[in-house]
Amino acid sequence: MPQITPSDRRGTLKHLAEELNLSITTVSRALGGFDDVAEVTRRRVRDAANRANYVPNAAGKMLVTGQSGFIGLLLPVRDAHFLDPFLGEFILGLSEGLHARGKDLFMATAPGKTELDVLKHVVESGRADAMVLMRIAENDERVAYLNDRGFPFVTHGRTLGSHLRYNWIDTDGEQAFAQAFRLLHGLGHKRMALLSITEPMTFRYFRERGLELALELCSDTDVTLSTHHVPRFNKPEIMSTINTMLRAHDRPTAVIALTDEIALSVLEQASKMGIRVPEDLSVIGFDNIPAAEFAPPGLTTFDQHIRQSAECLAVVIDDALVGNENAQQELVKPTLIKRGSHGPVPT
Amino acid sequence: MPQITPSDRRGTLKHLAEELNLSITTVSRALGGFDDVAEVTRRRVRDAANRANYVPNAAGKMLVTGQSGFIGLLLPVRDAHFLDPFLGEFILGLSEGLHARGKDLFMATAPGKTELDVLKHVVESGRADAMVLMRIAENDERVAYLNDRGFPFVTHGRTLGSHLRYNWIDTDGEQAFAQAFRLLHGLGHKRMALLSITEPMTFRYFRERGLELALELCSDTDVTLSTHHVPRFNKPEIMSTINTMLRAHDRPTAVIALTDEIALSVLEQASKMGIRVPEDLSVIGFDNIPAAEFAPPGLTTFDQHIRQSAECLAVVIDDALVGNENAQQELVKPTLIKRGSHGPVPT
DNA sequence: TATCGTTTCCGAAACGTTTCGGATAGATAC
DNA sequence: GTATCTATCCGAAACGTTTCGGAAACGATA
Repeated sequence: MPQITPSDRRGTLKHLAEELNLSITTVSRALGGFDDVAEVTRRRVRDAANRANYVPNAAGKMLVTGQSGFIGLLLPVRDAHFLDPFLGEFILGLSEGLHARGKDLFMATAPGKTELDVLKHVVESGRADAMVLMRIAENDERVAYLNDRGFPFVTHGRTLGSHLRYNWIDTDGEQAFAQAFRLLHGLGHKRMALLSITEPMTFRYFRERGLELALELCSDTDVTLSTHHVPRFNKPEIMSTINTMLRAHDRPTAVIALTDEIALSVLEQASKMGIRVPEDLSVIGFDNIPAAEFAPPGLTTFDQHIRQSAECLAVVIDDALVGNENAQQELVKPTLIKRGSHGPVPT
Repeated sequence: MPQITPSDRRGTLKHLAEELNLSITTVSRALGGFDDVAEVTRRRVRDAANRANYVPNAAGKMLVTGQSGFIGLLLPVRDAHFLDPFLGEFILGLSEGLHARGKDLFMATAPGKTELDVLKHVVESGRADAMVLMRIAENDERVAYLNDRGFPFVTHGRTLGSHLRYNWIDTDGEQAFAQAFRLLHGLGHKRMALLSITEPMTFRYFRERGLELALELCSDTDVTLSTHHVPRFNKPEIMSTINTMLRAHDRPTAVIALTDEIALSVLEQASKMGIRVPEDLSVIGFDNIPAAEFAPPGLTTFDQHIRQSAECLAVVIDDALVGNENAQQELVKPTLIKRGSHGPVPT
């Protein structure tokens, strides 16, 4: 009965080699599937490895290969509340997609430090083979840094301007908002409002543009579109903006909100003011958060397929790591979810 | 094997040592803050390190210290949908808490393999210094394994039975459900129903027990409590159970649901059947998911302070890693969120 | 018999860090 | 003058893995 001290690591190549009277090299190559080791030997090694529950030490491997097997996700820290399961879904999809490709996901957070500092630290320490960035701003310093540094990365969202070529995946907000416009216009709406955000996120730009282009494209010159900007995470100010908007004598008959959270605020305010949805006012959001289903009369919105996007990110990362140099850029089409909050223009 | 990153690592102790005409040892100890290095030298080293943007290589450190600096979170994979931001909040809180203590969080997923296999792999590979487990079952093999193996871990939730002593944090569902009972009983309700789940999760046990104990404790013998069990993630079956329950001639005047998702289903079904909430029926849930606020008339429920719990987990882990041997066990009190779905018993 | 190829194995170096056990030199004590 | 102490520095080993460049044994070929 061999004594087993829990302190000393038993399962290393060295131990296996000693037990089998082989060299470390041979054990390593046997397990690695190289063809310069006899079949009989390989079987002996495999059996011993299984018996000993051998798993290669991550640090040793990492040191010599220069690859950690980890992909870092730079977590946003500023907005304290998530009304939506976005982050959870995103992480789950990404993690599973990466795991299927032999990679693991880790969270890089930045409490205290700036995101850029955290990014640099992770990159320089070699803890990640590649990085994933989300919530991309129109002019994002993190993207610029990684691009300069030549470090592999993928973003969910994209920067504005085409001078940087890098891997990104984004939801096609432009197309979605054009579709929203056509839907409302088809129902006879002439006075529309767009509730956008003040933050310089790229998705704001594309969603606004989708609406504006659709407006230009339609020959109807009677249609007017007024755009309001609200700070994304400031509920009181959002409510007050909506309030004044709905109180105007020429208030819009249809409101398109940049996000579901804002759209839900519109529903709330309308309800308070006795404005019926959709009879008096049509509302369309974007994101399809769970609350959109429960808030009466059901919010018409767009689903952006977070999970699939996240898995797609995993594929792009894997591609980049095996040496694909071309920047991959993918636009995911959101799906219109029709619920009760839109209808014909009031007469 | 081709080095993917074109960045040949320049910033190592060796490079710094060469540049400064010092030994690797001295550079290492200067940066490490040891007192056997002259102040002048330390400053020289620090300056050079800053200039070179030096960050210690994770693999090298890991190999020699035996610590990866990573804490692993074993992600559940089976339930495909999260109606709630639980996971996102949890990960965010945990990640920030750990980061503040110099640790990083990584996701261990198990698509294909069993959670236990993933756990073993992570533990044996040395990629994690400690593990975090969630969604603990009454009799959890993962807990048993880690306990046997002597590997540091903390769970969110706990197993049943007290033969294992380990670190856990849990929300006090027992106390909360007792409170829910007293609230409803105080409003005159006599016929109550509990909608529980079929899965053998420990939180089910405690929530049910809280209700039952409160029932025993109250001297009122007129109160009846009927318990129904539904599969947690099977919406159709949940709806059908609720349907028959509400259709009975002696249907309950108050329903307590194990989770908000189930409670929302009750609201939905009641609305379909023309049963008014709270006039004809009181409903109380648990979790305080965002949809609870939006579903009319607003679901009365309990908030379980996910974020704080997660940060508390980080503290416990840190404690365990610095050598605290005593098992730490913490019960977090949920907060009752009163909304519109409960009221006096109908006359 | 000498040469060549194959098959199978192995020694040793390398990755970057930490740390143990000195080593050196100058100052102090006897 | 010798011995002891302190302040400062360094060589070398160790962590566990991968891989380069052989080496040994053996049969086949010339």
